[in-house]
Amino acid sequence: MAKKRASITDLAEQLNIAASTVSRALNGHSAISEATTKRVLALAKELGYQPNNMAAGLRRGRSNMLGVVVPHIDGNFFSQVVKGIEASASKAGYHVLICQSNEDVVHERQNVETLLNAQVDGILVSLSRTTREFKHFEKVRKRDVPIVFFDRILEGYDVNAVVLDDRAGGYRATKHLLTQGYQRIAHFAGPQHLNIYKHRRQGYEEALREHGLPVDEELILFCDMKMQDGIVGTKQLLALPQPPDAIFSASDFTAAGALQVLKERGLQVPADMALVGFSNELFSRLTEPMLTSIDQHCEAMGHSATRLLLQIMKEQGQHFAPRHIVLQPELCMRASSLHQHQVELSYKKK
Amino acid sequence: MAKKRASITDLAEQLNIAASTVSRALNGHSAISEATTKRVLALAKELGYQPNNMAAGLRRGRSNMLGVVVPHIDGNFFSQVVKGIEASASKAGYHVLICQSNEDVVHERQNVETLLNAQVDGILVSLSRTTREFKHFEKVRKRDVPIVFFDRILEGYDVNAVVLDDRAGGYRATKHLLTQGYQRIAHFAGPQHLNIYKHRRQGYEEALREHGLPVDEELILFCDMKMQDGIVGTKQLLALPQPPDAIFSASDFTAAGALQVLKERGLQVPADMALVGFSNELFSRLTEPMLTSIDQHCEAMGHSATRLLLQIMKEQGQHFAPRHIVLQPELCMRASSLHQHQVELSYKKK
DNA sequence: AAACATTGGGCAAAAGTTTACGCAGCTATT
DNA sequence: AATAGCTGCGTAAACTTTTGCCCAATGTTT
Repeated sequence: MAKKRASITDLAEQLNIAASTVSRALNGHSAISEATTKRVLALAKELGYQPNNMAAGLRRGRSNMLGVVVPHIDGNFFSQVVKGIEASASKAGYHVLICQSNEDVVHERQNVETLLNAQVDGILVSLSRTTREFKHFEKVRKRDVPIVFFDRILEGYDVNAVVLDDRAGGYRATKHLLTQGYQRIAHFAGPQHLNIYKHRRQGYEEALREHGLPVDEELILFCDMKMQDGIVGTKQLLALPQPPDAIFSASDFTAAGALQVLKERGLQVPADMALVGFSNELFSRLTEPMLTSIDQHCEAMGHSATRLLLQIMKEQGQHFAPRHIVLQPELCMRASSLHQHQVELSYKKK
Repeated sequence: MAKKRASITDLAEQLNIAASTVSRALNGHSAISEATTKRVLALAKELGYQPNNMAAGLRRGRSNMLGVVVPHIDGNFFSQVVKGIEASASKAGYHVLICQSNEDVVHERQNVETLLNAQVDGILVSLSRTTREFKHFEKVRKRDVPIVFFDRILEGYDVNAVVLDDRAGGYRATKHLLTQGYQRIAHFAGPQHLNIYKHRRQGYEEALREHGLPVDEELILFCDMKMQDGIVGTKQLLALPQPPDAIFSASDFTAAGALQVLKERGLQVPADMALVGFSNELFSRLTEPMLTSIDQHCEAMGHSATRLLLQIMKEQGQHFAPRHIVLQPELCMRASSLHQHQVELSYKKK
């Protein structure tokens, strides 16, 4: 059955005018008399005319699509960022094409190729964990396709990016623990070639130094940020001659692992050991005690990155200096790091 | 700078052959001599030729894109389904266009329009919570665009769908509680116009009846499945003259709310009250005690729905009877519903 | 009255690909 | 020797929209 879609020329024929006139009337372009415009719009509505995007795209060289490459789309952080991206993009009349790199730089390269191939008008990328170089983005630059990186970036390259102030996040988390009176604070650190984990650690160290405390290498455990790593790491910390009295974990998952071990050992949180995580995962309000964490404003990051991309697309050709937007994280204090009498101070309703 | 992309005609000119020959050589289509094909491929590689998808799409009337409409893309369930969809689609050479309805039927209607407009070759939809009729999908049928619904569907319409056997899920959860010796089992039920919640309740009632127990209306609480609803509902249940000894919640969130209240009141889980949730959210392994739940195999659902859609697309024109694929949920027994000496039996590593 | 500007809209090319059709030139069959 | 069939490739149309250019008609100025 499949009714043939009405095309611009169909309208033109029925109205005895030229297709170009119809096109201009529909786009409110050049000066077309109001009478003609009205006739065109009326018939368009009657026939249920829908512009053919591919034809328009072909002609204009634009597709009205934005491409997004994320390490994976499940999980709290990226799904929320993508939510923000989709919302902003669709408001601006753009579609969103989503690819997952699966934390694999090879996939990432393919994804980028794929998106260029699909002729997206702009690209948003958060790097995979295994990405250590930038070659595969050269083509993007050569094709002059605007690109904005978010959250995970490679340092030393001048690119447009929206990132979180992870250093401030690490600093605030640690400072909070210090303010609460904890003195020997351990840190679960992630892969240091990723800006985000490096900065969280730097913020941690900065807070310690500012407080006149030494940075004890023994208390910094590098791992992959899985829950299991938190379990192993915590056992390791507890086996130290002088165990810490608090842990600042660069991920809520490792913090959850820690919590589990501590409970098993009959240790009280936060009395015997305080915990602060990072990311403000959904479950951080569901643990017992509730987990203090750093909120990343994921959705805002999606919006921000999209806005930046759209702006750069508008400026095409003018090539301003790459811009960095830095978002501020927020400390969500909860029971896992608060001394007894205090309650949850910053309750962020989602 | 923006290097002009090499087109098929550029190749043709340089090789002194017709564009059509190049096209056929690239697509390995009709009989083109091996020698010519090789020459074409060589030059294509040299010039970095990338086919122009919009032109091809325009000509063929296909876009190589699948559209997806979900209520929202954050949260455990949908982000995982989408992950599955994206993976399957990209393996088959399709891109994925994602829209969020924000649980709003008005948005949903727009999303569908938008996708038709973008000329997607097929559509995957999970209905918004506020969708109670099907009008906005008529256009899809008229245009003969294949469509597959997943998880949330409207009953009484003959459509292609991939759903979970929610009834079996509800049945197994309740049966499990009964097997564990619980006798008075309450149920947090979701909006009943949605198939998923209705079926979960039906499964619950079926298990009760099968066990010779009455269905006590007093013990079934209808709500919106937020954590807050679980908190309110549990208080209500505890205030009954004869409170239940177990709750089967149609969502992990309400179950988490329940858990919180029970702890506050000093009640033991599962000794005083057992809990079973639904969805196997990430956090269900992080609560104390760990929450028994029903896993929905979200990613598998994404794969399954995509496969079905692709198959229907292949059969275009032949119009077979609508197909329903029913996936089986899995009970993940954990401490919140197991009598003391038992441990987690089915540990599903994610 | 002639020159000019403005308005409204048509013509045709262009974007890059696919494909039905056809045409040579050759081999094989009758 | 004539017909048929195959191989390899070219021609041209088609898909739909946009846009630079042009033209006619009307209105305005000198």
